[in-house]
Amino acid sequence: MAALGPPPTIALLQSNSLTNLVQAELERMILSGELAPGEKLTEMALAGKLGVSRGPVREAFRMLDEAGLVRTEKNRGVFVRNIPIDEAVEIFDLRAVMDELVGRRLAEHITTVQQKEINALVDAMERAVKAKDADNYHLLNLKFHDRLVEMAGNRKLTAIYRKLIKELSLFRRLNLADGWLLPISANEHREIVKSIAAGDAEKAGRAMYAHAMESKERTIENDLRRQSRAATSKAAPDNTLRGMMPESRLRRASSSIGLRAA
Amino acid sequence: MAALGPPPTIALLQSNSLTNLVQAELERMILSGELAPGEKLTEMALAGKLGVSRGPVREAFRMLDEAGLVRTEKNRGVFVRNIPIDEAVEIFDLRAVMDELVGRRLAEHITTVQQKEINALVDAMERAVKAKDADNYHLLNLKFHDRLVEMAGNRKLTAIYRKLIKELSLFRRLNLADGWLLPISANEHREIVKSIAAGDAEKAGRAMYAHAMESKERTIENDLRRQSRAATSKAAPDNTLRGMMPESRLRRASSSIGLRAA
DNA sequence: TTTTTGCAGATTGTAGACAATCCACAAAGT
DNA sequence: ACTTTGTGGATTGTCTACAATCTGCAAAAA
Repeated sequence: MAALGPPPTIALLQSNSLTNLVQAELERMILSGELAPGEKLTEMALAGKLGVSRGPVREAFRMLDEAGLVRTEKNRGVFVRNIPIDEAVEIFDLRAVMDELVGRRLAEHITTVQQKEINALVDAMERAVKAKDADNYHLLNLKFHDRLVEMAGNRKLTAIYRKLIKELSLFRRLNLADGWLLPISANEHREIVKSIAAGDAEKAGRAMYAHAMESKERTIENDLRRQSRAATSKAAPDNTLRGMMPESRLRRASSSIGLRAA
Repeated sequence: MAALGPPPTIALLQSNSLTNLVQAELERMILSGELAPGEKLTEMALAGKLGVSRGPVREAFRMLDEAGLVRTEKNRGVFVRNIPIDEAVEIFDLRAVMDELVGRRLAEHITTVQQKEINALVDAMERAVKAKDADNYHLLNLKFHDRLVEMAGNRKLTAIYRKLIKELSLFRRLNLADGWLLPISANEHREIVKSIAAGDAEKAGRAMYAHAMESKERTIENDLRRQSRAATSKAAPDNTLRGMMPESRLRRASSSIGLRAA
């Protein structure tokens, strides 16, 4: 029996419900920034846009909510989540120990083939730095870390790591990759690869941890700088917050105390 | 303004949709074992049992799926997930580094009040050991680690840690808390508390990590022992697998190749 | 006997309808 | 002016109905 499995088109229909497709599409739109943090997602509008009914859209909402990409307020709607700096910091700390585990495991298990692949990525990143191509560098950097995690061989770790990365991408202030700090990050990558290749688990773990924490520090500094910049130029207020958190909710909440007195 | 917030009953209605209630109830039933791993969850049946329509049940399914507590097969239904030993091991490794982070942070930040609370929990566990009360010990142990994580002050870490614990509880073989290994675990707890109180971040981290890994090793050994036991007594086959993975699926999959030939 | 084929019942996937709630704005009262 | 109170339109929450798919069994074929 040559059980090749069903042909691709059939496999697609077998595994993909509308809910899954909607979920994937919404996730893509959110991660690409097409749907910005704080933006309200209206069931009917999205259902119409995607050509489905509200049911699958609602189910996709529940998945995205559980995944931390949107936030649901009862009777008010679903909003693309906005990750505050506090939470971003927490995620960085968490990612750091996960990366530490990755470093330890890789130093023990990595193959020469894998080493070549990783080295190629680091090379490509250095080329991107020289070319001052921040976008490409950012993509390669994501790929680099994602591959390292994947190679560590812990699927649960990989899944959670990716979830955290997705959430981090909702931390708006991260997007502007101020190009001048790229070379620093690139050097750290060489260090990581070297200690992994040397098979020194503890050293590789520390290198990964340190790298993640540096990344965290850079992000915080970047955020502070950005905040002060925004405070300086009050003349041109930041409009991106529009529709992000309808403060009328607070009004309603406090006024509802009236029910108690009545 | 004494903004006390809305009275409890109103707050309940404000925040709890049927979907949320169904999700919480299903989660409770799953974690309590009322719904066993592998068991099929039928929309209509559950909807009827809970007195709601299928919509909220389906939405709750999507949440539980994303949370890793159930598994969805298109056009076939939703099943309580069964965590295999491989995945349990992965979760243990992940939890170990998270606990390591907890130890480091706590050694830096813990207050005397928190130390008292933790000490009380360890005391209670030792009493449970002396009384050979495995159930209570198990509950206290969960509480102990949960409080430690919570005290570390990283909400994301806490959330993911709890998610992992929930998934681990679906690892069937874990349930039988073979009482004889309790004292060992209890001693390790004292060690952890001591190094945290000493303010030695690295030592506390290592202690937590080691403790988690010991727990992993004990679980693996326990599983091996259980497997060999099951293999010995083939006369009384294990019925708990019934309805867990309808193998007729394989039949259908291979026969679907026929479509290709046709 | 063994395998294949074709229903019949049950279950899931999706759509649409109705009820409950919210929001913005206008009108009335203080 | 400022707060309170209605009211209309829009959106979400929930339910019910219908279509698509699956499972199991029985009848037919080999």
